Amino acid sequence: MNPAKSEASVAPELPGKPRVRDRIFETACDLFYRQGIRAVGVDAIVGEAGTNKMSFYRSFASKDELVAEYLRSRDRCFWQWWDAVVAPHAGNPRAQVEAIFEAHVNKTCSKESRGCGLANAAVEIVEDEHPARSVIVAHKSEIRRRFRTLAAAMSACDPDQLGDALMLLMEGGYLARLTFGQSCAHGGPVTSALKAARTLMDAHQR
Amino acid sequence: MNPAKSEASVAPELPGKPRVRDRIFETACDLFYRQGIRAVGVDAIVGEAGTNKMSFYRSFASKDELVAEYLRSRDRCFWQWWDAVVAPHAGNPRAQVEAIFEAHVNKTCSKESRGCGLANAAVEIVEDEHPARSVIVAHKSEIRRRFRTLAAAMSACDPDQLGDALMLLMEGGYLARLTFGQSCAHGGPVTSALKAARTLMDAHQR
DNA sequence: GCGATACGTTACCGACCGGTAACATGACTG
DNA sequence: CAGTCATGTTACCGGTCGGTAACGTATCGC
Repeated sequence: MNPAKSEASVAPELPGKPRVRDRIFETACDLFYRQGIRAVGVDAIVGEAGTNKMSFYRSFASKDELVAEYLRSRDRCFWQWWDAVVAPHAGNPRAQVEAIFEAHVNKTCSKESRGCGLANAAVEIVEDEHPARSVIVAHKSEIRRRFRTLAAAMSACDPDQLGDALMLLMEGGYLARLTFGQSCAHGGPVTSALKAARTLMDAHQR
Repeated sequence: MNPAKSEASVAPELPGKPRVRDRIFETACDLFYRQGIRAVGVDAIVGEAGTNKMSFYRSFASKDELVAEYLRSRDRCFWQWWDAVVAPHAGNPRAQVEAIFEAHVNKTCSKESRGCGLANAAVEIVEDEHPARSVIVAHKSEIRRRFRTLAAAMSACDPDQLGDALMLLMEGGYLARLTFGQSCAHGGPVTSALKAARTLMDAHQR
């Protein structure tokens, strides 16, 4: 009992960082992504996390603020994924884009995927003053910027045009995943994104 | 007073078709599209329509059923739009696709646009058994089929691939419109869709 | 006048929404 | 031992959710 006890109490992971807040946060992220933001209430979150509402509001100012933090988390996770996919092809922007699209197709067609959490939030959240909105536009603006930068690096004849087209292909895949379920995995429209990206890059590089 | 009275009572427009149901339906369509499905309650609909909840449930079996009918309406409206855009270029599939994308960019960048109501519903609705789901997949399947048919008609080297790519470009524009507001109108990513479609068709036709 | 049809009004249902007050408990630290 | 801090418990707030019951009324065609 003693070792288990010390493991849970003395040093969880970081000093001053207990477990309940993180449990609530991870549960909320999971539910928000799978069921949607509006569809998941605070009661459902704390119930699934095995705690209560008071502990929730001791850790988060409001549900809206939690939503914003959920999206910030997905944003960080996304760029972590992006950088990892791109790293092996440093110095070869064309190969980087191809790797991104290949990984994107695999990820988006996976069983657990529900598209892009930030894009989904953009659909659900209409209020301009919602704290999540700035997170969403910042995320998508950065995607656009990176695709344009990559297009310029591969000396495309019209890099901005190519970059935007690549972005549209990617975003379209997210929606296609949601409309057609996982059937997009085998010959579904999402799988065409990689070839389409190649075709576009070919045309811009000749 | 007499002419106004007769106009409202004798023959509204069609025999047996009163006005309240239509008023509720049009109000609901407007609210659903602008604010989202989950964000709009039955009370808000009947309030905006100037009626009451009982009249609502005398005309519609449930809110879910109304949502399905809202999407069916948007589906019909979409194909009406599509056919009208395509008609002037009968026999020229390439020109038809270009016309579709030009009209799509204009429509999607307009001030009132909130992207595609059916795609938004695909994001909001997670339940498989929801009566709206079948409407959504049928709509998007038909879009896919038409793009593939058009690609085949312009004798593309890989018509299915080209058709799916065109669909992804279109869907991506819907999401981009929601993430970036109306700023997508002037040099935003949505405006690149037409040129990207041209580039893809060029590559598949050489 | 008659019933039928369409619509409005009021009140209500149980469930859930986001959010809060007051209080108890347990563990770790000084 | 005392204090503090994170957590749990219970109860509650006003409001909204989708949906229903009962009843009143106005206008039809017959």
